[in-house]
Amino acid sequence: MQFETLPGFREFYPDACARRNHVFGRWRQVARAFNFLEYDAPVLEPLELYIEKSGEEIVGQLFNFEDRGGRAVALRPEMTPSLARLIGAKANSLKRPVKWFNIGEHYRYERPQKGRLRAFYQFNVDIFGEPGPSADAELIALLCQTLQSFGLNSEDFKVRLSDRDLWLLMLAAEGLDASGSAAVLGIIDKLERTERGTIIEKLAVILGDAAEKFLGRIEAAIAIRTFSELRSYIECLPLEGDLASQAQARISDWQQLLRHLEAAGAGDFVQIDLGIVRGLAYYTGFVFEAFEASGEGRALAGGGRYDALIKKLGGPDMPAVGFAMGDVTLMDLLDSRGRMPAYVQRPDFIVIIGGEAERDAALGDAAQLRSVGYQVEYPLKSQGFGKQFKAANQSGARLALIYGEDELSRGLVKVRDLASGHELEIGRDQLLQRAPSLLEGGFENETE
RNA sequence: GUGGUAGUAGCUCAGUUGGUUAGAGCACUGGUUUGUGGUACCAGGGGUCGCGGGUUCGAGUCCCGUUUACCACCCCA
Repeated sequence: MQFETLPGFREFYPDACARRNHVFGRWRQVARAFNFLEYDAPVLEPLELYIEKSGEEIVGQLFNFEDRGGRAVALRPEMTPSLARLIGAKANSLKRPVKWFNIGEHYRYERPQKGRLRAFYQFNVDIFGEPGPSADAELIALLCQTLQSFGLNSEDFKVRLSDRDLWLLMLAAEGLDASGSAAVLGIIDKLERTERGTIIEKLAVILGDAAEKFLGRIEAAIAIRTFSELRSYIECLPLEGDLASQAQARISDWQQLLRHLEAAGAGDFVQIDLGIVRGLAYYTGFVFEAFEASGEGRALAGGGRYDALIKKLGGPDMPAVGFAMGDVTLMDLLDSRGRMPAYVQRPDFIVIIGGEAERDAALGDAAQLRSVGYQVEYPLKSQGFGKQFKAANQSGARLALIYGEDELSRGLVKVRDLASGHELEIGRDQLLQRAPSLLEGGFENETE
């Protein structure tokens, strides 16, 4: 019986594992640089957790089953509900702001295609307890720095920045109520990939004859790229009373956010683009998505503010903002930009053993080097010198340690720099002490 | 869930109008070789030609189904 990997799942042979760990390493490094703390949560959760957040429809997209105890469970398709539970349970004792991150595998039962698999890794970064735009700025800056840490620059990616609060004000100014606004946001979300005629038909259901003119005003808003355009657009909205003061406050939030981003060095990457609203209704304020600079392909990362979600999932009132970055789209981009380093995993030392008589001495020295952290390889079976030297060269090791009858009889080991071919004999008892300088390549001058 | 394209060795591929026992390069293993260089020489292992059915004297090749992958749609937390 020949077994195959399940659709949409990947195997990580050592090369692929090294690539994956490179990505994880950068994610973790940047998150720590911003002083986010790493947490983790179960991979398997009650199905109800996801239904509560996303509705019954989500079940069709999950790996779910009943466990032996009759519980309906699902592999996690995202981290946010678990995180909301963790936060909710300890909200009152956590020092704010709470800045946490996670790197973990997630599972979605969807048709695999470019940039999307059924099992994938996500970098989740969230801030809780800070309602102001400085938290949004912190996260977006972290997002930009993460992508930069892979060697990507403003030619490679952009972060498109939008604001659902602002949309709600704009739609209120159009006279729409909450449900009408939600429906229109759903349409805006799909604007780029829908034909104009279809859009107008859909809008007409909500707005009747005014649909086409209304679409024109939406398009004008989406075309906004600068803060001054945005400010005058907001100031011209026909709003009164409370709504008008909300609009004023929003202008000042935008101003703060953009100033912080500029100051944090993320200014070159951020693009005002109200065309982003993000599919899910739980986002409440600023939302953003990172894309390859041409706008092609799937989003590299996406996130935004979700101030109401913790409470909805049973926690206290707790403002929140977060984003997630997937490994699949990211690695595709890094590959296409030649930014995925070809990691060669190679030992520091490779031991060459003349014969069985010399093996014990060689293994003893190898064990010492290993115990202090050097990467040391030796042949598990007896082989001729010729084969061993060939293997040593192919291994990519820095240095070969040669244990022959002659050397051992004099208490020595021969060290060979496999790159240069230089050789040197040293006392076995000096090996540990001299290992650092030998690896530094500082022994050409000592060559005999 | 819908559609398009594809599937021959671990990898990249060849395989004639349907005709003997399905090939090459790379990789792998062993040897030449118990003292030295990546690309030397020799040998070897490895395939139910994705899977199932059909047509045929005969199928890697033609037909049908199915599965997987890639790509697009739906969806995208």
